[in-house]
Amino acid sequence: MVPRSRRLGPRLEEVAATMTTPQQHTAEDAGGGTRKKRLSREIVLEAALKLVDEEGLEALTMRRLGQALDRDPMGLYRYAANRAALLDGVTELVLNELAIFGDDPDWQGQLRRIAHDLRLLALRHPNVVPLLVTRPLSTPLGLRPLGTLRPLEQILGLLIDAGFGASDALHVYRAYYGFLYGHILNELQEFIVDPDENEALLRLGLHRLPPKEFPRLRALAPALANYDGAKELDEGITILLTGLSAHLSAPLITTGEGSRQPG
Amino acid sequence: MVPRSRRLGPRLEEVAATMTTPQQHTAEDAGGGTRKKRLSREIVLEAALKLVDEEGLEALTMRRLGQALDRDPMGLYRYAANRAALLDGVTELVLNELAIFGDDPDWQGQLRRIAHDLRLLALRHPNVVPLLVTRPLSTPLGLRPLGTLRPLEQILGLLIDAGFGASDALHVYRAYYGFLYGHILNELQEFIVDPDENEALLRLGLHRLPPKEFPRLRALAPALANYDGAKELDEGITILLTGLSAHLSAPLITTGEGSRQPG
DNA sequence: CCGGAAGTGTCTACATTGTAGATGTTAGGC
DNA sequence: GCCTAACATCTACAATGTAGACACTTCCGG
Repeated sequence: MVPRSRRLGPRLEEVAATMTTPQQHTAEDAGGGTRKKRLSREIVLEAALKLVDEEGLEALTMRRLGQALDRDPMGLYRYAANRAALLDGVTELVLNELAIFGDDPDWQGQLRRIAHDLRLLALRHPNVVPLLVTRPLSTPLGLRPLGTLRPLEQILGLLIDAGFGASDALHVYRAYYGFLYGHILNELQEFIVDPDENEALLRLGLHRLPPKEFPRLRALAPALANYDGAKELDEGITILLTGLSAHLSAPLITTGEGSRQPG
Repeated sequence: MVPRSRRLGPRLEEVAATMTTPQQHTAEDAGGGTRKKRLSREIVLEAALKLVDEEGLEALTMRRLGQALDRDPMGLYRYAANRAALLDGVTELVLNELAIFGDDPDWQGQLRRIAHDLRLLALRHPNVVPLLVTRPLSTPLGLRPLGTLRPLEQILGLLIDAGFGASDALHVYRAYYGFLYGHILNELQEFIVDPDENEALLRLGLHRLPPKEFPRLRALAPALANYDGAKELDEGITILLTGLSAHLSAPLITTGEGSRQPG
């Protein structure tokens, strides 16, 4: 079974020719007689992502990652210059899961869909979100990994194709992505624990607050407990688009109602 | 993580063994001649904040902070249980700089002002922003430092006083704060370097992008260079408020199930 | 066939981190 | 005076990122 075409770069066929044991087990158990497969940047990054997903950001150490790949930690430096680069690689990998199609004339629908996709992406990799929002802060825009910039470019394309001027497109993008990131942060802040124990723990926590100082917050406990992220996001996007339409003389559809409900 | 500032001699132990004299009053005593003032949590946190502001997040180590305060690093654990608590304390300290007045009937104006205040706060402490957005992700809402929750409570109060229902206030808060945080992240991402070299560096960086893959981004270099954060934020808030007002006439959050009454 | 060369993997070493635990030092009440 | 408790400092240790040396694999030109 060959699950992935790994384009290692040069001379793939020779590698395949000399390789006697393709042995493509996902390197889970380091125990038995599994042959060591050839590493690649992708494999390393995927292992790193898996580690982060399962055990959190601080579990991603070189030693731990090396152990997960059954390799010497030092060898990883061939695929990422240092730990920071590794983190960048992980964010890039995650962002690559996001698909953006530029040819759709219904740009509002597109923005809505992308927002939900990105939200789901964040929920799928909550531990990566700090990287998503933090890493760009320490890297000037021009020097970021390409995968990080691709959504920006694609959404700009989407907007420009929809008739926006370049500069307006940038503004719309900023408002849109700003809100989107903000929402994701918001939602993840309220999420964290699984919804079951969420409520109990929330009440417990809120109960600790001094009643005189935090009356409304305490009163809102039930409302806080039933948080519907998708709906909240959808309505936020609607608000944003409505507001946009009032401020731009651009092809905007007036949504009298009919905010769709995502499955 | 540069092993840079090692200004101690090679044989540290011998030095320490021969001279058991107390610390010899290194620099940092600009206060006023008192040899060792009594510490307090506030003093420690302020020193920590100063360190972060001046040298970045990773410069805030226990040893470094102890040195800045001319104290043994271990002694700091009396004022913060561990490093994470120290970070929480710093974010709390920063958020305390934000003033919110609940009695103003012009809630839109208030929200606008607070947004600008928070923006300036972020620009004043850019290195703390990662903490601001990241720390809450690892702490359930009910267990956060009180200072962190106070803005939430106060803005809720502001909105409720303005006539919103409790649940609606929460939704408005979320949209508002989400957008606000998103904007701050956006702006800081494009900021980072000082504006002078920003443009050159930006062009340089953008020039690196493959033209076929990033045509719009490259074309937008000049627009990217003159970024006016305050204006961008203000327009964003306007858009948001416009959108909000369009949805407020109709009930803001309407679904069949009663979000009004928990039972 | 070889023998160097370049790439790849592994081991050791070191500076630096957070922090537990022991040890010294001081202040206050009897 | 002494006892207790708080406070301050020191030592120690495990874990981290990563430099540098070493070994093995694979290749290519002779």
